[in-house]
Amino acid sequence: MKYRPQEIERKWRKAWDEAGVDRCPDALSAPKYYCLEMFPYPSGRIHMGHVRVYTIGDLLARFKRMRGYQVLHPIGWDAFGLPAENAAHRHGTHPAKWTWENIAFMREQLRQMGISYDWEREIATCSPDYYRWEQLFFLWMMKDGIAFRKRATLNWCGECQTVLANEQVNRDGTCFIHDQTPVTQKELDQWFLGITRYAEELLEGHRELAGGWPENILEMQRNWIGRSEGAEIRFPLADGDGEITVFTTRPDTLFGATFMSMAPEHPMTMEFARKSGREREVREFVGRVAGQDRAARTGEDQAKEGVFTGGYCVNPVTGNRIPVYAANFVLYEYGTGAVMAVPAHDQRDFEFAKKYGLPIVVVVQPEGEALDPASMPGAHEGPGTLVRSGEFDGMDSEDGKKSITRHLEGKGRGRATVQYRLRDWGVSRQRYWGCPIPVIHCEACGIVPVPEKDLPVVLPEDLPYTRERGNPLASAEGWLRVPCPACGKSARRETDTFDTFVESSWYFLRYIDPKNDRAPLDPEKMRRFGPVDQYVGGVEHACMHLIYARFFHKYLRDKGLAPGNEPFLRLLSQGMVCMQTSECPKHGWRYPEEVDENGACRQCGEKVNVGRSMKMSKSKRNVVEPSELIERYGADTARVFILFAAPPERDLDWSEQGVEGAYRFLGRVYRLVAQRAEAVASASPVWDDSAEVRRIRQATHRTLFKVTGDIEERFHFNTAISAVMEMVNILYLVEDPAWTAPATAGALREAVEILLHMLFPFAPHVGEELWARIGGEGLLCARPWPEADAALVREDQVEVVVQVNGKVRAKVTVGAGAGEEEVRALAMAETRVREHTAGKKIRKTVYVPGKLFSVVAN
RNA sequence: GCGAGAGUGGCGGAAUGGCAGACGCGCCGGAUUUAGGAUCCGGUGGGCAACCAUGAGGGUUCAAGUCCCUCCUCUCGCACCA
Repeated sequence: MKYRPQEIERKWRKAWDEAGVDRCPDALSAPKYYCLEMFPYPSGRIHMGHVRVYTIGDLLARFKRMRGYQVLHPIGWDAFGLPAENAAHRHGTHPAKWTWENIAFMREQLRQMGISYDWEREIATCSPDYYRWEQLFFLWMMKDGIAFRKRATLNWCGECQTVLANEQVNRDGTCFIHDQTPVTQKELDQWFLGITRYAEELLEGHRELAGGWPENILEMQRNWIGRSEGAEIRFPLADGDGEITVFTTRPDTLFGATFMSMAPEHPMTMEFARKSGREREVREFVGRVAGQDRAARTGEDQAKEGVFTGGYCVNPVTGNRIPVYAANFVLYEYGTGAVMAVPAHDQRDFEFAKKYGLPIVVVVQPEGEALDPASMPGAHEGPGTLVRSGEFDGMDSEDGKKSITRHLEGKGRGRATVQYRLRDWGVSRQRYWGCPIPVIHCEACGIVPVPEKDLPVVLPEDLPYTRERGNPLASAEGWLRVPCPACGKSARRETDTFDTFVESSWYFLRYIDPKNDRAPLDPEKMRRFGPVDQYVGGVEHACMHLIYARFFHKYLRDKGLAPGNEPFLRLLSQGMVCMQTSECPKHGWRYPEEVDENGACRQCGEKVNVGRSMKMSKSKRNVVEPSELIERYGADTARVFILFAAPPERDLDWSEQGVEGAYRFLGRVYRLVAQRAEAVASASPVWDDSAEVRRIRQATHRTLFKVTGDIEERFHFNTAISAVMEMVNILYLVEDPAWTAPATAGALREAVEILLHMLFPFAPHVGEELWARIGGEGLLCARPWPEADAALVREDQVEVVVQVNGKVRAKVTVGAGAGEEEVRALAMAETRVREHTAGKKIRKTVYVPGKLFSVVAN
């Protein structure tokens, strides 16, 4: 009776498919539970990271179904993106063909894993049925002023011939695809979505998410949004009209502002230079800095550098004339692009002032210290008492922030404001394989939205893939020449496509209504199934995807489509899948199969160095192919190993021996039940009240109680499996005759039935198979989760630990309800307790009911 | 630098402030087998013991892996954001 997962798994997948048990009908017949895993990019093959997320999601989906919920558990494909175009360039395959073939292959892999998706709801974002609605949203956003065009300096990769998001620029300033190519800055007209309008709400929404989302993700989002409170202060120009507005979080240091720093890109920078005749020097500096890529410009230990623009402005409180500099560290995109420089109290300004010999004035004096500008080693950025600040002298610097801001407001020279680090979302990409942005450029009318009735703007299919780089759409003459919808003259389509994060910002809503061809989403259905109850995905999406999706959801809520304020009520961010690396001194990284059993390279026989466990990646060759794993051990083993080896949020160390262990466990369950299947099937559900029956039933119900809690409340799937393992161990110790004895057979049947229910979400195929073997009613997958009998879960006899001075000296067994006096009498009578308290005075005793009795004596 | 998380046997990992090391891997032994493998059963932190052990050191407590303080190491995120 050998466990043959391949046969079992194929058989039950087919049975479930035919019975349609994973479908989620539109009509609700039970409370809904929307369980969602982040959808994959169809890169070609499933990797272990996918196996982990989808296994975790499936466990929850299957469990919740048994718990009586109507579970919506969909899957789809994040199908637009650059890799398809790269593949096209390399192999001459059309991106669409490449993508759809990958989808077909990966769909089959997911099916083999036995993930219980409602495949009727499958979506692919590259399908016009999907992206047409995204184009519609964009038209709405244009009307609402949420989508707008702005000239912006963007990261540009000369190799890709396209803009890159900040996230796509490596730390060293190279392109995330071409890590040899430095990213440069380029000015382009781009489409933006006004996410900053929702900045405060995105922050505020964390209240709703607290508890349901991991704290570290919320923290990362808070940093990303980067709210800071401060003041806008207007500095009049010293010569002529006009003013410079700065943002500062330290209005309390205003009296110490001795010069001004401007972003090189700031329009006033060159204006000052022109007026003062310093155009040449300033232009040289501005040109050099503006052309620098992000990392070179903003790296931490980049030297502070600047140039005097020739202009002066006036400190509004001291009345002093202060010089205006252009400085490399001032960012045009943040705040107002101009900074009041307070060298005594800001390290950057301090370094800058030292370098260019600018005055340093101390205006915040820390307690018990006298700061001297000449000898200060660095800026004092902490709090203190205001000095040299006129009427504000002696005030605490915290109070000074408010007072000086109020003072400026009174004089009309400033006001309290809030700034965010979050920028508006640039969504234009110069790429072919993306959702076309539905606008038309007309020489006469300017930018004209494509009329709704003309949607979707479908990508042209017949593009020759001869161009090595750049955007093929820009040369698709037949496609881009269109009459202007406003004036009818010849015009050009927008050739940019959307950032693929736009597609992933609302796919979870479309799953609820995937086939609607009259509207993007049906509000009534959205209310029925939304929002997502449990989202599962990797931490790498903490800031981009998860913030964009929250923003999009809020916008669609404002349009009356999306339900509630937040799209994902709970988030589980699973850890990475890691494996140790092997490096051959001659051949570099080795795949596991390139190393023999003695730890030597199969190619040269040299001993390989075994490195620390790292995230599985092709480049390090420390990967295990999911399909090979499943072929060899079956999907159930893969699932059990993944869920058992580590709690979901932690990194998981891959171990071949661990996989073997999971396989062995399933074989053990299989043999236990299959060998006794007849006895179990013919047992009646009755039992006597013998100690043996009670022992079996207590083990059963206590395990059930623990497993239920571990899955439902704690998400501790590894301990749930260990509890099931313990129960299996107990059942193995039951003597053979008991399985057929009328007194015990019923209790054992109950035990096996409950065991299989508990096993099911982890290893559904073998669970279902054994359920059939014991003559179980219907399909196990459709059965309700059993309820633990509280009377059996409760202990009737408990062992109380007796401590003397903190050390365990005895154990006494008492009835569960035993009172302190009873326990004390038993405890103090114990020989070991008497030994350790002999000749000492009992100072104190503590009784923790049913657990522990502690004696303090000296 | 700032922020978050982690550090427990040979390994992965368990422990609402209450017997540290559940469960699994590995290892050791036994049964079965011609043999090996597979399977089933048992043992397995260190120490002969008193006892000692949760990164290091302090503290709170009758009681600390868990709470507090200082420090070390690792992982992740942010990083000239005014």
